[in-house]
Amino acid sequence: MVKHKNTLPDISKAEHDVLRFLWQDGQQSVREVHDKVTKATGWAYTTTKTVMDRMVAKGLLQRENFHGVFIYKPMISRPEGLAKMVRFFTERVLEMDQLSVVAMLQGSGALSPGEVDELTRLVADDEPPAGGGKKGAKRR
Amino acid sequence: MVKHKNTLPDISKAEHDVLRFLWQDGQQSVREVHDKVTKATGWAYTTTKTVMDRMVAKGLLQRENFHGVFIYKPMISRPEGLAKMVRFFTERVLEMDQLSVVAMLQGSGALSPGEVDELTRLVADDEPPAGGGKKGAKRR
DNA sequence: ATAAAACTACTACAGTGTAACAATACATGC
DNA sequence: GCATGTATTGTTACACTGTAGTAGTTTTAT
Repeated sequence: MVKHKNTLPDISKAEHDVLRFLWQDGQQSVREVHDKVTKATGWAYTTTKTVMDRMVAKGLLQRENFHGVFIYKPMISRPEGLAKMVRFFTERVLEMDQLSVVAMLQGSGALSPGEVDELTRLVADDEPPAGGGKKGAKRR
Repeated sequence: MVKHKNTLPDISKAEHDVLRFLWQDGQQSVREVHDKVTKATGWAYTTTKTVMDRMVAKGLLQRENFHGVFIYKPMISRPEGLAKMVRFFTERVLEMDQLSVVAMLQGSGALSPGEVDELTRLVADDEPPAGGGKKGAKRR
């Protein structure tokens, strides 16, 4: 099978902080996300705004004008986001098998069964380029 | 007790990639680290060099001239580095109890018993500032 | 003694973290 | 209906990180 590939942009820490609440409570305005995210990060409102707008530019979020209010919705699912982190964690931090980590996550109860399924599929499917192909190729 | 605090600078992804091999094989030259790290990252030699020098500037590594060769050694232990990530993971990604994650890690066999001990101590001890004190205070 | 190889320092530029400031839109009392 | 406060959006900024090129210096091989 053709492996539909990792077209999703990478997720930075700050971006993850935003996605967290979009995943949790669904699409929201900057204000709504901000009030939650700032409790953990201490961000200024404009910071939340900037991060979210950049995420729209990268295609991580989508923004639409709903009767005069802008609401943002995630274009990536939680398991997709998790998969990226599981990959980093397994390859670089723990150097262990990805599925073991997924299994640990499953045991932890932090994910719904559906999410576990999707995550399992993702880490199995979406193979990292590793080996031969360098992925740090620059555009300069 | 006074809690000797989180004086360790944060560790970025690239920095972690470097630390990984310093933890694994002890103090080394840029060349030695580079040859290993580039297999996973595809970095140019100068990139490895730049990252390592910046880490020295931040106090994450220490460099010393050993008979004409510069060797770099980590100023932070693997459990200390891990603790930061466990904290991030538990607070922001999984929103679960830190010690549960440590327990999972322990079960995974990815850490030596000594490391598990230190890590356990660290996550118990080193409380994140969270709550009231904002930590994003800027210097501008 | 030189040329090649390796290493170090310096510089650069896009991306991320973090935010102030300005312009605009919206509510609201008069 | 309009002036003024209040929230939202857009623009700009600046330090730090990711990633690397280039030029100068030191070491090594011949």
